[in-house]
Amino acid sequence: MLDLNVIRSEPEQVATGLGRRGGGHTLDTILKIDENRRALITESDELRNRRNVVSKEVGRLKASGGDATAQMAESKTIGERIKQIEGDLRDLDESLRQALLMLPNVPAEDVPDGAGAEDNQIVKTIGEKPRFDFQPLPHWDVCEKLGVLDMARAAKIAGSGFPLFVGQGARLVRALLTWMLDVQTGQNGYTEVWAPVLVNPKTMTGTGQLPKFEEELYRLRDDDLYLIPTAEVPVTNLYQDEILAEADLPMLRTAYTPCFRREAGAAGRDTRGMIRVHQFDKVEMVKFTTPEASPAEHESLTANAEGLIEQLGLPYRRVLLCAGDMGFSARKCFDLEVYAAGCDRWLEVSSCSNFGDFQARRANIRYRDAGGKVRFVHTLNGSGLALPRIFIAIMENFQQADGRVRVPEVLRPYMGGAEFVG
RNA sequence: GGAGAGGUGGCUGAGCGGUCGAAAGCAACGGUUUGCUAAACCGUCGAGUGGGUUAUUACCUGCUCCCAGGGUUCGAAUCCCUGCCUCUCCGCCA
Repeated sequence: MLDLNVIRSEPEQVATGLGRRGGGHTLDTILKIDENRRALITESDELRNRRNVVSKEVGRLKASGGDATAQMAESKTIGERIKQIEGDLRDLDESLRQALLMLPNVPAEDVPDGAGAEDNQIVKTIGEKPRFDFQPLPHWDVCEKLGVLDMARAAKIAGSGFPLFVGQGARLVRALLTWMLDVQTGQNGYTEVWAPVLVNPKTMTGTGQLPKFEEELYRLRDDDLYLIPTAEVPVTNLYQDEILAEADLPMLRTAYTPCFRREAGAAGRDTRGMIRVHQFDKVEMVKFTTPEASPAEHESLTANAEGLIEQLGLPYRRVLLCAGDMGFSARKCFDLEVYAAGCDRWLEVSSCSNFGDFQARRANIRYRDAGGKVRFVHTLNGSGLALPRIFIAIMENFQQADGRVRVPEVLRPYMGGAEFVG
């Protein structure tokens, strides 16, 4: 959510920033509602003030045995007018809130212009693409031969787009998740949390999934709950409506959760294999920082994710998203893409975002600074890392001529010492 | 799911329908004392929002907020209703 005061005081700058995203956002409605709203507030405040004065007079008169009939009548009349104005004000507040909730974040200044993925900037490319003396297979073939993935049976019990790992495949999933959590907590300073994967609408609104992206979410039929699309949602909202101490910042949290996405707008894309699925596993990093520290924390969070990819020995590149390609809540975002040799594609395995105070305003997460002033925190998050695609990259890049797949060394202790899958 | 109790400021915890944004204590912050630390003493100390002055920093003033939403009343933290959450007991259950 953007700061209404900023929208009011410098609407041109805000409009320009939003314009860089495309999509034609307008502030006119908001500014108009805001003006009406403030006029009504002034009026009702004056009425309330009068009523308070009159009511106190009633108390005084009654205490001294006087006649308060006239004052009681006036107060009652005022009360009725206040009730009318309050009704209007409630409507205005609600429409203002809804309008503000639909506005995306303003891109940071160092985010490049651009309309879509083609305008993103590749910041750096690390590692070499693997060389093969045979034709590398796509992961669906590698996995089928090894019997570690069973999409057909998953489709039978759930539907298309749900991976089912078997045997060494399931073990590799568990190894990756455990190893990543161990690195985040042991080397990178994050505190692990194990969170609910069903959350309420307020929580979904706090991080920006609602109200605009409801069709992307799975919702329960009989309860007012949604399945989370990412651990960002429960973990960021852990501190909604709280005032944190500056001494506790930055707060670093990491969590493994399954993630659930309807992929409503992506039907027909990436249908083969498990590049795009409805349920997947991910370790997420979340940070709460001061505004001053957030750019540096964004960099180190991204470096944390990169470190994991490097330790796995996978080639990857860092991409700075342009204004038109960024997610709704982000003000700056790096995507990390791993190269997968079998399908010869760069796969997004991490999205590291700085949200500024956008989510903090929605979720009302604040901190008290050294001077005692209450301010909104900055929130950040990034995957560290997202599973099916990392699994894919391992299967495709480390496949051998004999069909087996070499296990990255860091994972071997988690795989019972196995050097190969298969 | 059934029965009961309760939800007040960063925390603990008072609070007769008007004089309560709210006692007290703790914590925090500033100061005095002190070689340093501790202790003691003094002071400050919730948030949001409208308006005004000044406009970096702040100050003055109105209004709102004692879980949330309704209601009663001239007037609600205080009374009534509904919901949510927490705790205790019972039932069921991984």
